[in-house]
Amino acid sequence: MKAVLNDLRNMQALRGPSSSREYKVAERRLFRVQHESEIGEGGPLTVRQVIQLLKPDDSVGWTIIKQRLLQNRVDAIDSLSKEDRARVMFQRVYGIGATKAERFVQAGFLTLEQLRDACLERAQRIGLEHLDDVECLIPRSESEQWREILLDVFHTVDPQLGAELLGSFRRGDHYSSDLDFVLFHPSVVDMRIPRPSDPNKLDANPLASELLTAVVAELTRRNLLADKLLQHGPLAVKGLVRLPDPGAKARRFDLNFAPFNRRAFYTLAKTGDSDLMMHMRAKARARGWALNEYGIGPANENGSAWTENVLEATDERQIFQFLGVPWLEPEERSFAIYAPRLRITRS
DNA sequence: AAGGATAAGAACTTGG
DNA sequence: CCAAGTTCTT
DNA sequence: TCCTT
Ligand SMILES: [Mn+2]
Ligand SMILES: [Mn+2]
Repeated sequence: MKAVLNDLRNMQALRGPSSSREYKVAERRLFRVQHESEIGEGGPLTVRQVIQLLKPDDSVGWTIIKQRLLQNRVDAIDSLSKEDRARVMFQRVYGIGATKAERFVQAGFLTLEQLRDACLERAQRIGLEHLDDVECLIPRSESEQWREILLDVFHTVDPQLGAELLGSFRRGDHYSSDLDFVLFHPSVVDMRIPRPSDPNKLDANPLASELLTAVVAELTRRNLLADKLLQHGPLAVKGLVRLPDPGAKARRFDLNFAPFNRRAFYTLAKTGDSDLMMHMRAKARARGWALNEYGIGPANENGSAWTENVLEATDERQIFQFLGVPWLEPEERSFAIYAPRLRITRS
């Protein structure tokens, strides 16, 4: 099972974001088996369990299992040259994409072991260090723990600081790859504010930045961070947290600050899934609008809706209605459910 | 009739 | 400082 | 399947 999950992760890296959806689905369905055997439930893995988890329509999942079990070989991966295999492996490390993977291969690195000796950026070093932990999916029960902990952290920093856990957690998935927190504060209404000395330049809202920094300080004080941060900007933070339990895994988390009066747009954007966001934004664009996490408005030359919002949405439903997309509950926002309903055909 | 649809933004690195 | 390129996020 | 060429 470990080998099969590894194959599915390699296939995701190999195929890229556009055509790896089915491999991701299969990984999420099968991860449950490994997780339950790790925590001592479920006993030995049976064919019946796999048949229950993997639906008949999951052809790519079945193909990988068949090849790995019967031949101990997956054609798409094992037929690659050692250089191509290295490119695929390297892209599984946080901070290494196609370009930088290629650069490392050109520099002569062929395995993750060798990559440890390469000159890595800070985030890449952290990504390599915690690769195994980060690839493990987060069971919903642990996400719920983190929601309690982080909401308390935010409240400690400022009682007016509100937050929600979005992404796959809000979509109701049983397992998540990371924890997507969105933060909001009644005094943070605009994310970009004109600079007093030069009103043409926009600076990030200083209160949002201060609150975000204070949250990081509180996470540090409580010893919840598993490593240095991957990113720390004025509006967004990416990093790794770990529960104080022995054997706990490092988990990827994101903090994103949302403008208080645009929470409906922000909630929609960060709930996803990403395919649905692309679809809705494409639909907006086809109608001459530009939709992003801050609103919807006439597209400027930059293609952004920053200038002015034309829909004062207080609820996600208003955005669906505006675009003529049938309403989807958060739990319905996965490609397999809405694709037939919205008549999207995409390989 | 055939054929193409598929977004937008934050943060970092590097080079001037 | 600024712009381009890269990566990551839904 | 739907809109554009
Ligand atoms: Mn997520
Ligand atoms: Mn995330």
